[in-house]
Amino acid sequence: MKNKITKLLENALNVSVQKGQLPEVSLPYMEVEAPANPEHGDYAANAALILAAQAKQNPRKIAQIIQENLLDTGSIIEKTQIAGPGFINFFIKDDVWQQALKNIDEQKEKYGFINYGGGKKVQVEFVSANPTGPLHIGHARGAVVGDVITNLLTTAGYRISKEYYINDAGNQMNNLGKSVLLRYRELNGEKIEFPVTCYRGDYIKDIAGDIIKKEGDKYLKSNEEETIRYFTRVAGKSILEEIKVDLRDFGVVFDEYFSEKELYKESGVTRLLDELQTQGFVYSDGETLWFKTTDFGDEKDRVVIRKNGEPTYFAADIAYHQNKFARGFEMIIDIWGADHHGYMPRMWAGIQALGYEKEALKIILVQLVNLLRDGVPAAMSTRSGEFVTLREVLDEVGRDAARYNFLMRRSDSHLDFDLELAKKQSSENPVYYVQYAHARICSILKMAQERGIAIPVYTDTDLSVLNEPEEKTMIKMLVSYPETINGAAKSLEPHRIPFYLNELAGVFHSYYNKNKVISENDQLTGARLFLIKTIRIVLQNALKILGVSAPEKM
RNA sequence: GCGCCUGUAGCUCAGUUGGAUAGAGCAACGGACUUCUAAUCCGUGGGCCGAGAGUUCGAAUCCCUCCAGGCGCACCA
Repeated sequence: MKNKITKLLENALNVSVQKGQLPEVSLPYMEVEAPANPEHGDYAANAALILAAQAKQNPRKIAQIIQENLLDTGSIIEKTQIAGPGFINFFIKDDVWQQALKNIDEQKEKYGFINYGGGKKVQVEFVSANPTGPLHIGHARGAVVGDVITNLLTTAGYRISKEYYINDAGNQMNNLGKSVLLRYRELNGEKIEFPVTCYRGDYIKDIAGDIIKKEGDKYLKSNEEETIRYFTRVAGKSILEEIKVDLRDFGVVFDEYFSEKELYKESGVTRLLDELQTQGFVYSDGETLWFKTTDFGDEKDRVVIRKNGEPTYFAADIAYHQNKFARGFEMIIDIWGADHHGYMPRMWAGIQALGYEKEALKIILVQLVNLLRDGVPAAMSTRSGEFVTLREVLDEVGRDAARYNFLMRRSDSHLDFDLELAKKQSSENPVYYVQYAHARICSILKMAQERGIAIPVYTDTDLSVLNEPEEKTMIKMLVSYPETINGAAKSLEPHRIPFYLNELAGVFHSYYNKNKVISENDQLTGARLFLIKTIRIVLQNALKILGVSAPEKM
């Protein structure tokens, strides 16, 4: 609908210029939006205001010229008016709205799918926690944001692949193996000192216990280095499996798991460094190898090969991103914890050195979750083993409520997650507000069926009887749903969907309390049943993007 | 010290990329179940949009300077 208005305006503008009523102007982009005040029409355009400076004319006069040259080819406009400093307000004909409702009913679960992405191949990498411990609540936020962004982009017409980068190389993993060995010795009766660098969670003991059950105490006497390597492998695998299960139960399923270790095995890192060398982006100071990230705006150069001859994490990460592009993705989205923000310039430097545009890599920062218990900050540390796991949140708060909680806020805003509060408020959580609206609609439709009232189809429903203000508001909201998808996808801001849903549910609840859907008036009943059917379609489609269920009964 | 993020109602946050009179939820107070589900609705109060200057027809939104909080500033990941 918005697009149609924009087209009309563009045409009118061209005509005005051709007629010589307006000087040659370039229009940056005009805005067509639904004004807050219904007196200002269904849509309002600020074109004349933007043009005023360029055309050096009174904005109201420009608006008048545009208005005179509007050619309503599709016959959708009831009337237009010029208001305020020079807004052009559009009033849409009723039957156009009715036609739009029919369209929703026909498209059903396809409604809201748009072609904004044009089938572009996009990869989204998220969570990517190293498998040294179970996922905790901090990872949960990134997981949901990533998952919903992929759903959103799929709806907006992109071809998406979801990927988890497994940081299974490096010191942290070595510490994991060491930690298991220490617990292994302890369980075999040795007295041990636990260093601060090691992981203390109970899951380490469980893994050590499993090894004893299967293989006994034979590793007490074997070569320590080899044992640590073996224990690292066993523990990493077991923890990763657990992570996958937790994620699946949280509604997050990846298309690919990409191992850092594999990257080394197939010498992807070496190849990358060679390539950078040939391009002249690296230099040696005799002991270490540096990458000239400052050539691309980073504040200092970065080490890629350490004094001890091993590549840095950064080196592997560039190789990984090169690999992503090599797989044919046109756009790459990384979702990181906000504490990694200082890492952005060097990552962009990396891909630019490889010849890719900076814009091809989008990085979304998700602020860390500040975990509270009854208002008191709770310590969060994988190493010390003091943390609230994703599993606990799932069990205590529930999947729908937990997901919705994370999705309601902009990803880059700080978030306090109070466990006790989340549990206590669970019945007043906004997610239930939306789900309840859905359940109510289902209940009405069921009632209609029980009373033998046919669920209406468009052809024999006269929608012109829908004249309540809430009815008009809801119809407009339903029609604007694809625009919400578009905006959220364009800006990569999933929180817009819950806000849209809350508003739609709000109008519906208010409407429900004022009006009966099923009444003596057959014609009105039919029209209203049709309307709530389309509301249900939009609620279902939007909740599906969020990965939140749409219950029929509550 | 340098960089990034945040500052909007008592609390938690939106604000359609510069638009018309700044919104919602919680909390407080007062009302609504003989009804298609009261996990709902209706009403009331609540604001120097952190502060100051600037840009223009128009600023919560953009520029600059401060203030406060968070996070970074590794040959860790």
